[in-house]
Amino acid sequence: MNTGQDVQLDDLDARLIELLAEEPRIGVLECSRRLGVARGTVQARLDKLVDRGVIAGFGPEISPAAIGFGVTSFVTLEISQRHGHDPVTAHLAGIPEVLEAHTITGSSDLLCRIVARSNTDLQRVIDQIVSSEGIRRASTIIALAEQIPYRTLPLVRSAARG
Amino acid sequence: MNTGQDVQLDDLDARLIELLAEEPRIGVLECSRRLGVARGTVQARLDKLVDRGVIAGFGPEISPAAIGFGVTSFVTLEISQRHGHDPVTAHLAGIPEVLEAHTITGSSDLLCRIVARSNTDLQRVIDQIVSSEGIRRASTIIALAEQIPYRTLPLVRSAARG
DNA sequence: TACTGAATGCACAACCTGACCAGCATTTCG
DNA sequence: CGAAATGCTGGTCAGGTTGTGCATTCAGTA
Repeated sequence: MNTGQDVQLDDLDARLIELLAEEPRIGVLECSRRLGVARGTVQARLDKLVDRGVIAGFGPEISPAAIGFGVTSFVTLEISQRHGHDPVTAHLAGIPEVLEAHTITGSSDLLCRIVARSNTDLQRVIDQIVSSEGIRRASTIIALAEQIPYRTLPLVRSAARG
Repeated sequence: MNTGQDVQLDDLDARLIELLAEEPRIGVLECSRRLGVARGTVQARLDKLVDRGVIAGFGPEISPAAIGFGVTSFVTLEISQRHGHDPVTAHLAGIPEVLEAHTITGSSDLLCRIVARSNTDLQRVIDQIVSSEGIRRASTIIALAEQIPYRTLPLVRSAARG
């Protein structure tokens, strides 16, 4: 994958991404028909988007809620400076319910998104998280409802316009 | 899509999801070869997973960083109770840089993930966010590094084992 | 025992993919 | 200005894949 800063999306790129986002199962040929361009063009554009890293992949999007993990929560962690982030990150990586983790600015050091089967189950997961040596303090926030589900299309559109 | 609580994943489901996550471009036929089962079986399982909502889709995953939005930040918002969430959510939905938003427990009301082209650009986005009537206060946290990128495979594996 | 759901193996036509190619317009640059 | 590079078009080709239907087997269950 090219890591260069070739960050220009044009209108066709944006429409292609949109089309794929809306109907992922359609192939290159169908895309070319819908977009009104030659198949080779779609193929070339797609290859380039993947190559530039704009499209990171086409993996299946799993819904944690659908497999029983209906509770989402954000946990901020304070790390004992003595040991650094790495052991804590490794510990977190070993917990399946930790879906992502970022180091952050502010009074805490790490922000992670975790899921659980229920509020009771959430306690179990948090206990597991704080069982790491390096964690001094954890602060839990529960996500009540998803007002805006994760999306990138509007961003793509605005990037293509600019 | 079936919304029932048919949340049982067996080993084959998990291996299928894993396989698709690792090599998304392979087809049903190739999956059946790799998993050592009949093609119809893979097809049926896949259909069921999609139907149950376990697999939400196969859309292209866009990397905001690759299209120039290299700064990620989490913003918590306090909402003026008088107006409620809805106008604020609508306002946020109109800002492309807002990738997701959740209502949350705790002293704030909304947590959203936003991206920007730079720290300077982040200011512009935040200004845009707080320009809404209903927002009383915004608190911004910048994500410095992604320690654990968003993932669901470990969860799938653990769900299948349990 | 009979029924049901699930997996298998097989076959078919229709379709799509990746790989080519020549032609043409636009842009870049010596 | 002319040459080279680039990108899009429209076409061909062989081979693989998909969607579908069907008969069969097997395990669990009423």
